[in-house]
Amino acid sequence: MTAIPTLGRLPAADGAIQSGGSRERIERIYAVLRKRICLLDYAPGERLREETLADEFDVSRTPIRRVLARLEDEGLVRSVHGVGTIVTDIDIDALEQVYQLRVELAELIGKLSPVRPDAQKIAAFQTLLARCETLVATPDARKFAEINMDFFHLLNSLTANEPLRAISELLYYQTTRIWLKTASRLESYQAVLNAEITIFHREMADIVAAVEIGDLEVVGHIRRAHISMSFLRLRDSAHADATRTGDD
Amino acid sequence: MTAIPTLGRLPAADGAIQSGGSRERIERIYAVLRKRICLLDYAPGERLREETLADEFDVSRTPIRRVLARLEDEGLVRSVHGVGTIVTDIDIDALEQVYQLRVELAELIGKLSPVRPDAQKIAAFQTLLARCETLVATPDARKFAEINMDFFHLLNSLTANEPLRAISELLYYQTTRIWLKTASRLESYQAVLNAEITIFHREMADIVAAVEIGDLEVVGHIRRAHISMSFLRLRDSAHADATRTGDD
DNA sequence: CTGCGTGATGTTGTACACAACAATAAAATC
DNA sequence: GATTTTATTGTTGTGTACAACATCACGCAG
Repeated sequence: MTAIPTLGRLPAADGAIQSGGSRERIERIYAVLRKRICLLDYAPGERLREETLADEFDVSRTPIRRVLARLEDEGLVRSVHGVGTIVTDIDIDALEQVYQLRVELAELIGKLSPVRPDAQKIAAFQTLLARCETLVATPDARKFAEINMDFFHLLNSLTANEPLRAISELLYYQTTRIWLKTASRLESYQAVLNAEITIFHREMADIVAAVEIGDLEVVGHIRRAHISMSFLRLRDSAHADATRTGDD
Repeated sequence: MTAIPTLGRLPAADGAIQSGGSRERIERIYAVLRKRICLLDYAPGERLREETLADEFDVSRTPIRRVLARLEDEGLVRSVHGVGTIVTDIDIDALEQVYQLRVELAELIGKLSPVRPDAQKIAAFQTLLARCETLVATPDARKFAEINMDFFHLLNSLTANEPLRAISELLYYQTTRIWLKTASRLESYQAVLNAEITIFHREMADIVAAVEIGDLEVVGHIRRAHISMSFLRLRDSAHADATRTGDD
């Protein structure tokens, strides 16, 4: 079903997840599952069995259900009695509203309680930019998604407004899967991937430059523009592909 | 502890909550508990026993825990192992960031997918305005909070952007308790209540007028201004009161 | 009288058995 | 042979017993 090459074994599961209190454990399981969903390790429509997950993480169904309940409240899965817990399917049109909101929030990060980036943070941006440059050399969809995710978290840390951070994160995780899913269906998959990585690299360079001089408002403006354009490109290519293959 | 006069029996519990599927039942319990928290039926710091709630709603602890988990994720309660589920305490300073965000989102409701109000919706606004006028005549803190809540939901229905609605609601329920809590501690409780109701009535009249001519951008601007000013008034009176009684 | 340890009590977290429900396949009936 | 009915299997939702943990009271030594 998925054109994304995934490996048989999923990363970071029952290894060193035991330590810490019960809250930390649940938080870690939550983070792992959310990441898997967003990187399409779990494809939209896939059924997640609670007991399978319980076995993998070496707990009972109870804490797993706690995690799945949160993922359901956040719109990433949907549990159906007697059937299973299904990873929600998504399409670009349904996510348009989320994108519109993300565009606005991106600008707010530079306005509401911006934190002046210190040397360490700037270094983190530069490191990420370097990773992105190796990505341009050897394009890979999954690596692209991962760098994109790290980049988001780094940007999100530029505001001290906690609720804004939380909400931006929520919306990010609702939308980020759509790129991998849509792109993987395209005929011109490799070409689109290369083009998108190039554009992303340019955006990142621009933003890192703005971060270096400490102008977070500019960062907000750049991000706003890029999120908006990224959505439009995605929608266009998705619709073009849909009409080519015979609509719906 | 609370200066708000509450009655012995809490409304809307085990009566007609049985009907519907399991999801609807959980949703209803959630709504009831959330409302109780926001109207200070459960005061900040109060301990909610899972088994007590389970008895009241005539279910086991399991679905109650499902609801409490969501309330915890939304920041209204916090479960502590071996202690209890405690209604989160709040103070005006901690909520400043939430208010800043709400101010921005209020404006977005008029911008993102605004829905032209039909006759029925306008009528709902006018009905609410009438309720507010009776409130001016006979001030009552709890009724004020309830009308405020209804007003919020009505305003929130003016955008078709679902994620924006959900997030606005989330932030609203995080902040709305602070007014009742702060006001109830004030020396000049009655005077502040009367003044606040008068201001609220004026805001409502302005907004209803803007709704009637269908200008949702203006609605957004008015709300933005009022949320902002309301917060400032609250913070000032809270701090003035704190210094008067000896800081802390 | 104070400080510390220890047991009793109460509450949430976990695990597990079972009920409710959905889907599929098999079988019976027309 | 097609269709309806029924049985079987698989999954989530619920209830409940028990474990883990925190708190408080009580006793006891200093």
